Amino acid sequence: MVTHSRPSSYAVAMEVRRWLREGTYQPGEQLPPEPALATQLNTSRVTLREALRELQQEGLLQRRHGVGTFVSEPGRMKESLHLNFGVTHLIRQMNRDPGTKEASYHEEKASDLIREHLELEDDDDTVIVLERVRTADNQPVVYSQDYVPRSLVPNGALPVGESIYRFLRDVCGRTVVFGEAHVKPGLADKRMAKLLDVRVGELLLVLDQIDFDERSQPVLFSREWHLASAFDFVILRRDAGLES
Amino acid sequence: MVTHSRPSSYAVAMEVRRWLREGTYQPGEQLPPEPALATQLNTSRVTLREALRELQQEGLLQRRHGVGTFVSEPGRMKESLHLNFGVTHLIRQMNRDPGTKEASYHEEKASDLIREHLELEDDDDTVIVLERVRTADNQPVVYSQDYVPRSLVPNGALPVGESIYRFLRDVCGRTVVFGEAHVKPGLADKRMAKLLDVRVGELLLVLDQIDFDERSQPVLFSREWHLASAFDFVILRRDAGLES
DNA sequence: GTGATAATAGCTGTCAGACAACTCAAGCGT
DNA sequence: ACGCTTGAGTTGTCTGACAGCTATTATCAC
Repeated sequence: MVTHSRPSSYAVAMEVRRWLREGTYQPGEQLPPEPALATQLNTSRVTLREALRELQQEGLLQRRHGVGTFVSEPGRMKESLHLNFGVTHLIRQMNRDPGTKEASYHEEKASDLIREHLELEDDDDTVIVLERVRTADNQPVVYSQDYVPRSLVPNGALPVGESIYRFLRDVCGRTVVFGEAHVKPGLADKRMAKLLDVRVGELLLVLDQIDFDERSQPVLFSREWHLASAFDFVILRRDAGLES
Repeated sequence: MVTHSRPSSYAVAMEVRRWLREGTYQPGEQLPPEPALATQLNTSRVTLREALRELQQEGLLQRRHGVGTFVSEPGRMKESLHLNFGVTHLIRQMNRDPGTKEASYHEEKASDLIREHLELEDDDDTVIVLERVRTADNQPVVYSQDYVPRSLVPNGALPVGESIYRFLRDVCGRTVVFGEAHVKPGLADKRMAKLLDVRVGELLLVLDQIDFDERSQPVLFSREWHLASAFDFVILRRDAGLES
């Protein structure tokens, strides 16, 4: 039996995240002491601390030894690249209305690049390609191509709906837990300009991303062209004990 | 007395990081069980687990309940943007030789943008500007502007040497612990093309970054123009309990 | 009064030992 | 050959306590 249920510290972290999202505790505010919080969340201090550490590393919280735990200031950081998955969430967090245009899918033989990234075997190199233009308040802002291994998808199933992550989880039984994104600048060519309704030569941010499930197996490769003018891409960078 | 000594879990994390860097444990390999590791590191299991969780969130380790802790595969991820500070480290981790050209500094009155980012008061809005062309194996790859509040720098001290982070720590007594970077695409104009020895219109990645010390006070604003062709910018993205 | 110094309350960090939950593989029976 | 049970090994969680840090308050010398 394979369960893959998440540890309870995960649920605790999620609950606290909800508090922060809903403003139960305001930026700059101090959280109750750990023992009280643990009681309130019906868990132990150990588990609570695991969750708090997670949120701290995500930049949502800040802890000071001997003083307390505080809610971080910038609400902006929520749209940070190191956290969020999916264009839908990105757009929604800017308080704009996400939508999809020009969605189409087809099957094809994976290219060498994609076969490598998705770790496909020679006898299993068919991928389902989903191409979409994503909109915010009906304005096109992202063009995306998603590649899912054919072998992961049950026969007849097709990626519909906003979120391909939900499709992977609910239909394919694969939950994406982390991804590796490669960022580079780009320019709109003729086709891209038409799709995104901008002029040729407009600045874009290109994201090549590989998403992995709990077993660290790649389940999705996606390439996204983001309109630079529409987003503010934030990355939280942390000291990693460089020494020297 | 203000100490700000880091918790011992920090030192433990650093030690394990060194093991990974030096290949004491290879990618894919399983680490010894936590009780053994804790003994070996002369700490408790609780503290060890804090450190492991940190490394896990950085993508260096992976843990599976009931199975073990494993070293993550891709050595590439080490040059990930969410971790590393400073161009010097970035270049060094690509096994290239970092250098500096065209370094110059001056003082100036901070612009509105910079005054806002560094949270400067009206009577304290002088900044020291450090401009540099950074090279990898003598090839120019980054042009950077660093802005440090004048009030942080002891009289007469000047930012020399490779790392401005070390200058801030050793000379100004401010240790940078995290930064917020804004990424956007850019093009080389005439001046930039000359500095970086590329043609006008070359694709660049522009990083605007604000760095904070332990007290979450901004101590450095920097703007970096990276040659897109010279780097592979990787971001590790994590599921953050989005639900819905 | 006033400024330095010491006590104190409140909090996070760390400790020890135990048990629960999970995964995988070996052994067993059918 | 197949499914089930058992067990060893590992991470996850629990309890209760104490150590260490920080900011505030109280104390004392002057």
